[in-house]
Amino acid sequence: MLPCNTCLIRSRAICGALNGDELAALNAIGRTRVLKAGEPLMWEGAESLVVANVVEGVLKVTKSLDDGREQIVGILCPADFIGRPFSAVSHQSVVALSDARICVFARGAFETFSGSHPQLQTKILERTFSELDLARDWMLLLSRKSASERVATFILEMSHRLVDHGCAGGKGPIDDLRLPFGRRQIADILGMTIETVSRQLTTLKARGLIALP
Amino acid sequence: MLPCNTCLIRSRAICGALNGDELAALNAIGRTRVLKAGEPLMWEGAESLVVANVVEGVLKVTKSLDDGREQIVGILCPADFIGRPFSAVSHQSVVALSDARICVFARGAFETFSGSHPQLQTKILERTFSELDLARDWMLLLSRKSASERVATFILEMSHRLVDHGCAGGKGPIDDLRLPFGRRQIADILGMTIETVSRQLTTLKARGLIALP
DNA sequence: CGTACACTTGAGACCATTCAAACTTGGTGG
DNA sequence: CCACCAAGTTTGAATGGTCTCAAGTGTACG
Repeated sequence: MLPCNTCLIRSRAICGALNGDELAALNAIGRTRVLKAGEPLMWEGAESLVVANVVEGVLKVTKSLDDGREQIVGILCPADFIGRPFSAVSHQSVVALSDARICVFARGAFETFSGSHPQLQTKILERTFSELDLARDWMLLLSRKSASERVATFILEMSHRLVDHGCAGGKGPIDDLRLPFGRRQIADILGMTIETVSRQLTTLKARGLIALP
Repeated sequence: MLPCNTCLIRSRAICGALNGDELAALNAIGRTRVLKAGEPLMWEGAESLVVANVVEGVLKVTKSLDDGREQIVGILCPADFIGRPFSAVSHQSVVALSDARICVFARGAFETFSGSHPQLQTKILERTFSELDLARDWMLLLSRKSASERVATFILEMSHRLVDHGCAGGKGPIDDLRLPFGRRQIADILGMTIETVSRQLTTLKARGLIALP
């Protein structure tokens, strides 16, 4: 039996565009892979060999400067699409933040498959447009918002993204939000230092707006 | 005769994926429009009515905060694609920086057309991935680079983009680069103030690395 | 009990911003 | 031709927010 039949994120992922037969064909060129928290999947500058779907867990997409300065340019949740079709090299690294499970496909085989399945292409296109919107929202945050605005935006944004996708333990979006990020990751997402993140969180706590463990 | 037949950017634009008949069909649902420098094409938050191709000129894509802080999140050159299919509202504004000429299509009609022309979808997908890469590169700049690094990156990047596309008057990429940006725009692209941009350019001039008019 | 690691807190330095003024530039009309 | 103005740009001094560096606190785990 096709593993896709029991896949919880199928309807939201790009696979949702495919019928039973097509799904079987796609499945034939892919395989499941499990990642431990911290484990890398692709490296910035390395050959772009695979694309994938996130089934479970959270991953980060990062870009770095030669001297080590790093920025998280994307967060991948279940049902999100990983990778860069039509490009020989990957321009970013992808690393698991929590334990994760993904469906990987060889890039070449996937490109061929998607080339003959327009509905799939359309789904990928929609997703890519959404990612672009997210990236541009983030550009505005990175360039123009103050430290406190960044942290506030971060908390709001993450409670939407993660709670919706069920990858942030906790019952209500406001009552208890458990994120798979340490201070280092938050800092890399918001373009600040861990000290500044910590200070802002402390300030929010002091003002009674949030509680910390 | 189809205007497309004499279009200089056809091969690089998404239209390059279409043959003569298809081109005629696409042309039937579109029309040419001329924009003066400074003239807006779409507004952030307004209904997303049209998509378009840039034929000539340079446009900016911007996002703003309620209090007026603004960030340029994209620069559109000839052959670039404008607009956001599959979304009822536009999440950004588009304004002409120089006099420009574009091919506009009603969004709905264009979506229908592209839905039945997979090669066109593929072209749009490739373009959107490229835009995403650019946006993410810029995120790294906005979050981690210093003022002087930003200005240097800007000059290099623009000499690639604009000279290649022939929209920056001047003969050589290094000898004479005429950009359609004032200090205000540069500041909005780099996430800085006009004063800082000016100071950095003055410093570069003092070090003999660039000359200014 | 002690070490390791992540997080918090503090003091000082620095870079970019802010506010203000002087300086170009191009266009207009006397 | 020159005076004048508006808009854009450059320059200066002071301010302030974030970073840097350093020490402290807490918590998990052997």
